[in-house]
Amino acid sequence: METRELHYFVAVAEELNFGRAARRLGMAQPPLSRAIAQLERRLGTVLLERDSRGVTLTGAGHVLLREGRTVLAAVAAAEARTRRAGQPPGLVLAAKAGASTELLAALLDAYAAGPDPVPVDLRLCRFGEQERLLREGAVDAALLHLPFDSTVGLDAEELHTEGQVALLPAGHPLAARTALRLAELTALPDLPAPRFPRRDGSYPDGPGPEIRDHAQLSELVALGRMYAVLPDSSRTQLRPGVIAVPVPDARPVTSVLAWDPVARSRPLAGLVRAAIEVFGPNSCPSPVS
Amino acid sequence: METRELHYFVAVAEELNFGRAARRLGMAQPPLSRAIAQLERRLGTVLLERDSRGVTLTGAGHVLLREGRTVLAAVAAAEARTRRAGQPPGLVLAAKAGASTELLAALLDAYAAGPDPVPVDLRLCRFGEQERLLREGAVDAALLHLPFDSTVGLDAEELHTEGQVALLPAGHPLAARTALRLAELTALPDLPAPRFPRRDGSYPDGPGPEIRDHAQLSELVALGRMYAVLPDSSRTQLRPGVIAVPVPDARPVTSVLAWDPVARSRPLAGLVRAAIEVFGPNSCPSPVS
DNA sequence: GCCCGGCGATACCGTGCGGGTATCGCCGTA
DNA sequence: TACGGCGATACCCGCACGGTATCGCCGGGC
Repeated sequence: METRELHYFVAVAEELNFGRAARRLGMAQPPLSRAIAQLERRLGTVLLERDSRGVTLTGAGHVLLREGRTVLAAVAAAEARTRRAGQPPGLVLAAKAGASTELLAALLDAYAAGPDPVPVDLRLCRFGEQERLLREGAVDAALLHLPFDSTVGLDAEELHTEGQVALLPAGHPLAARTALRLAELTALPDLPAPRFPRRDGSYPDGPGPEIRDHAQLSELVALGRMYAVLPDSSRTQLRPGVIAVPVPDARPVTSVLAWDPVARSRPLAGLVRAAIEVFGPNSCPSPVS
Repeated sequence: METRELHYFVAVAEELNFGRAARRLGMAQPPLSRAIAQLERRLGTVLLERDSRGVTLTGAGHVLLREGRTVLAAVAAAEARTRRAGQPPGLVLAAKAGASTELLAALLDAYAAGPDPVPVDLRLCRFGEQERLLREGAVDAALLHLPFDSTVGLDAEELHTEGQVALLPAGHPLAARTALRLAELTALPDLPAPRFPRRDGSYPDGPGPEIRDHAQLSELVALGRMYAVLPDSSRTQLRPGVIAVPVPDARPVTSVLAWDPVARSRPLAGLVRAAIEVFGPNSCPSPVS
């Protein structure tokens, strides 16, 4: 099975329409039909049920769609990692823009002070983007925040766990409180919750605004368009007009340094060592399920 | 990057010789040289350092070798799983031949008694083979034994933990004891330890015989050619001439039902449910590191 | 010192396959 | 009944992949 064939199949399986898939792939429809037919012949399995008004997946087709996506992701990651391994040495670290700034600074300082450090390139991301970059092999490591990000299939080192605070516009009645419960926030009729991107980048439905990054988030809170619940450490960068109120019953947030278990390298090992030195050895080999 | 190119590169990187790699791939050397050169051009990275008497890997080459192997394994698994998904439904379960027989029977009975069971094909394996079959996608699930097998990158459900016994030929001086320490066994001058296959199928060096399966193992013990340390449950199938003596300080062995986290299917979910019902919910999402 | 053998690279050639266009057969619908 | 959209088929072309022959380089043995 060639990756080209997998690309073709995934496109057709996602579009459920040969014509659209062919356009998306930048090719004509007939060779695509032939390629899929040949793939089915080689696998000895029908992948698609065709009828004159479209295509549906068979059981085997569902399996190959799922497996094929992971294979293509692995191929892309292999390419990216190889390409970067050929460049002058240097680590690329992904982090949410505007989050865990002190923690990041401490980590980078410790690494730079360690034995033979290499330059670290910081890649500041929109919400949820770091995890994708890490899985794609575009970065060597990422600063993730549990339980928002997932470390499934990654190795990770716990750095820090903290409670959460609610961010409210300064004038809001609840902004004067010394503590809040989550239920009080979700019950607010005037302030919706922000909508954070899902794993695939899409947004859930709902009344609140779609959030891409930290700057946009605090601006929307200041404008009275929503509330937000964020880790304690975000208090250090509150913009005027936004008040932080502790929310003791919100799930604590753990910052972890995550990396691909397959992608070991000497500089990466140094970064992990620095993380352990600074934040203590709370290694958290992440569950797969 | 096409899987064909990856196959080529892995072959060359493993052989460190274009001619041998070409022979292994069943092709001539010149097109192989060209294909690798083209791969390097496309990746924009030198993968191999050539000189007139062979080839060495660059840093990027090492990375691509590691990543490429995992990609090729994933591709092979995807093919196998898709092919099997196209066959009439049925689960394939891999288990060490002659190990955990009662446990296996209990699991299969419980599954067959559950809601809409499908036929279960039992694939009895040589030592260490189940894990490979599972990772290759040739089976849906496997009965593994920790700490001998590894569940890294797999999902697993703990079924049962037990101590170990030493198997000794009937006439041996230690066979009369009621318990043994590991050190007493390894110190034996007359009986070597068996050599079990490593993860890649090769065998470590040493004096003992190379072990492939359970039958061969107990025969060799009966013949006085070695001792062995096995889980308690192997006592139920002792052949005449073999005595089992508890070894309290041997690491306990845990039998787990393992499956690929990516390969979810309804029948597999049923099997896992049956395992949880029979053996209690000791789910052990396995560490990745 | 020379020659030989083994290495990877290069030159050149044929062909099979991947991709193109044109068209068909089928079906739902206006 | 005619049309439009679907996937399949027919046919053609070009190129990239694989083959053979050969080169340039180097190290070792006689």
